[in-house]
Amino acid sequence: MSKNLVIVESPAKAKTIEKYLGEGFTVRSSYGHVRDLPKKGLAIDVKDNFKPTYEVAPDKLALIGELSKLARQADIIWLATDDDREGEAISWHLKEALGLRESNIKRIVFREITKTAILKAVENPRKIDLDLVNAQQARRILDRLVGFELSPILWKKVQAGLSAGRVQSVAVRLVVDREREIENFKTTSAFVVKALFDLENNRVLEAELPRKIAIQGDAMQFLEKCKEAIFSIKNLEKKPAKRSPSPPFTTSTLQQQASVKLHFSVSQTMTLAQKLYEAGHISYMRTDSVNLSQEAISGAVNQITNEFGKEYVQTRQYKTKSESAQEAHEAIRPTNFAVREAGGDSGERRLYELIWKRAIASQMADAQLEKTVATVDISTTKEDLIATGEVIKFDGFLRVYTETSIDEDDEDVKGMLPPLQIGQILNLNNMSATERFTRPNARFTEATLVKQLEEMGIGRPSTYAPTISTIQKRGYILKDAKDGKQRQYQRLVLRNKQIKVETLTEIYGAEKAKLFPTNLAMVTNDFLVEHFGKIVDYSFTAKVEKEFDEIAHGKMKWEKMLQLFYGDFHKTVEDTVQHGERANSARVLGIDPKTSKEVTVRLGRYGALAQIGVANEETGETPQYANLLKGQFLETITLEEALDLFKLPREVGFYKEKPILASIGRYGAYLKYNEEFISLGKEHDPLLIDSETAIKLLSARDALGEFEGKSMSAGTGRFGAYIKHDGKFYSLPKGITINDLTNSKAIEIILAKRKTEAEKLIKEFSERPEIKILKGRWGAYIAVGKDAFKLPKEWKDNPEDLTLADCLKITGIGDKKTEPKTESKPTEKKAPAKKASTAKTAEKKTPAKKTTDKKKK
DNA sequence: CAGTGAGCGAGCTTCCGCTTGACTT
Repeated sequence: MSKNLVIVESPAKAKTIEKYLGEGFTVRSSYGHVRDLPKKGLAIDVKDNFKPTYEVAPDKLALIGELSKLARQADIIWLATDDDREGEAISWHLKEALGLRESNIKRIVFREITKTAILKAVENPRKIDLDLVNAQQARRILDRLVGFELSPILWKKVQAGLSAGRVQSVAVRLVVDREREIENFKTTSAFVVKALFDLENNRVLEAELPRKIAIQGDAMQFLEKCKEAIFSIKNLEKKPAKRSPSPPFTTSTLQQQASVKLHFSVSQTMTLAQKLYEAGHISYMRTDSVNLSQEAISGAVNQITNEFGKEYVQTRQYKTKSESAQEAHEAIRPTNFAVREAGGDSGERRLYELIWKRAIASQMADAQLEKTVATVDISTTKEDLIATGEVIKFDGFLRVYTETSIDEDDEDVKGMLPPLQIGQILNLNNMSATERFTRPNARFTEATLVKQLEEMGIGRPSTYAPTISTIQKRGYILKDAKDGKQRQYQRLVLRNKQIKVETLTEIYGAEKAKLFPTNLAMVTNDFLVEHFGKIVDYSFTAKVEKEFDEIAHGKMKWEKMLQLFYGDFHKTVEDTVQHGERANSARVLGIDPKTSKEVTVRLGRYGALAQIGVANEETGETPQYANLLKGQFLETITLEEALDLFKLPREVGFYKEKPILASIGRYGAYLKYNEEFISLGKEHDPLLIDSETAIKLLSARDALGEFEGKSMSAGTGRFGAYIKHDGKFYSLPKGITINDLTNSKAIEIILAKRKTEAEKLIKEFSERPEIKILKGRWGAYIAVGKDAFKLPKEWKDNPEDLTLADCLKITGIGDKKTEPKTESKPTEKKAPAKKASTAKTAEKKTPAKKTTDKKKK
């Protein structure tokens, strides 16, 4: 029998494929790229036709050693890396790094991990496509040149340690541009007219004027006209409509829906998906394809038929809309549609459910709707009111999945209209004209930024999450919340033939988990736009991608492409280094009336600052500094706002003969008393808070007294009100404020939290009955079957704080160990059988602390 | 967590795209 070595990119894939190929085939994984440009230095000889110097990364040396040993023993080496540009390059690098001969390598590709696809691939081997490899090299080299020539300019002209690149700089630019768009947005308002009619049996009909009225006077006039009007149903129209499901998930749509439905960050989503993938529950999670394999589709059909019935089946083949998609994989889907629940923890389980629903829905019938439009005649005007309703006649895919819009403009859900007849006279309850305001585009969330990047063809499924982290890590972007502001609006109400004008207030513009640019981002972005407009242009990637495609199709030489790009680019780099001014962020705001000195703002080493006066060696004068607050921008801060910053820290008053200071730190406003910090939360302004309120806050803390020999304190932190005891934080339950706290109430809260935490642990541990925490002569240890594992120092005396995750880490038994030969089904069966033993484990777990206490006695 | 903000001027920082790592007692 001949010996075959197959190399794929991912170890999880290797396992599955080995099963399909059977004897004579050894399947190994390259774990992604095996060779690359070295981490440090340019490693590109620009003068010698951009000749790159590649190296095997230090942590890949052992792998390459093992693979070449296996390659020597094999007759044929099958290079089965992904069917895209990067995959082709990985095959080529493998060939080079392993020193393989052309004669015994075969390049095979498949876009789905199914037995048929793999076997078919093996029957149709080809050679490595060097044009495609060259396209990848051009991509790699261009990115290195851009990144490693631009970043050092930023170190010189803006700030050390910064970075720039084809992808990240555009991501930052999007956020900066959006912020300015919001800042410059001119809000306008108009009046929306709605009428509410009373019908029989306590039913109501709501109808709306199809146009908005710009001016309040006109709105008033309209209502005046309606005072004496007779309202009647002029027309009724019923129209069938349908709604179709979305395609199954790609990486970016998964990130978007997990963000809006489950509130996961993009990196959280990817970590959880990775776990599901490694456990064999879902197909590959880094993909830009919406395609499903035939086998997957028939799996879905079976499941839909069994669970919902034949009439719910409607298979579809989706096509990608994105030009940049390379579609080397399937869409994200469950590996087995019959498995309704999967995943180790609640996050994984919820993500799996989402993936299952979306994939299954994609093969389900359209929902059939009936839309009703009722036209309401107003006898005194030529205009009509419109009432619309919607009834679901057949739910179809809506039975399992409804897409949530990731934009905030949540359209109101339409219900059914009450029974109506043409000519029916309606009885007006009231008609209102309410002032509504236009809104600027919302700030990006992580997920909407990914969506935007994908639409522009910038970045790849494997880089969306890392890019989002990079721009935050570099200090360009902050993920933050913003409080809403209050504003007043007018409302005219016609009721009982009388019109009343009301002035109401609303909160608007509150945001959560949104991306805000920092001052650093604005300064850096403006610098890049000024000097390297072409590179940070939104269409730059699309432009170079076209050229990479030409290289891939053999229509252009990669060296030529780089030559054309680099000549121009490098000249600009040199020019900027020599003649470009340092990025100057300073702005003069005016004169401080107190000192008559100039007030300026600029970007300092640690962020944006305001400054009064300048350093003067002769007079020995030093300027005063103050940080700008979160959300204050160099380009928009006013003199008054800047001067306010210098009023802090400020002495608010005295408590027990010691001063209370109020100020603002990186994380918000706080009181400082006796070297201790008390967060003020959102309801108190450090500039305004009075002595009485501050003392009240302090004495509320004192009043808590002690518990278990340690004092308790309370405060309001970033995440709400809390009790602090023995270094731990306990958040207050809803409805209880700091002022309600007494000693016994606080103890009650602490005990309640301990109890729920213990219960959580018991639940976790009950799923792994083989893991127990026991007390030995020398302290606690973890027992797994007959094996014992020592605990690190910090746990030895309080093993009750150990979580299951800690145990798995310490013992090294990951989830992998439980499934060596089993498939997904047996694990499900096991669960109920375990229950008998769980109670005991649970008991052992909670009283662990008490056992220690007894022993001590 | 809660402040800092110059300067000796060494030696350092950085890209995008593939993939999963895991030092102890």
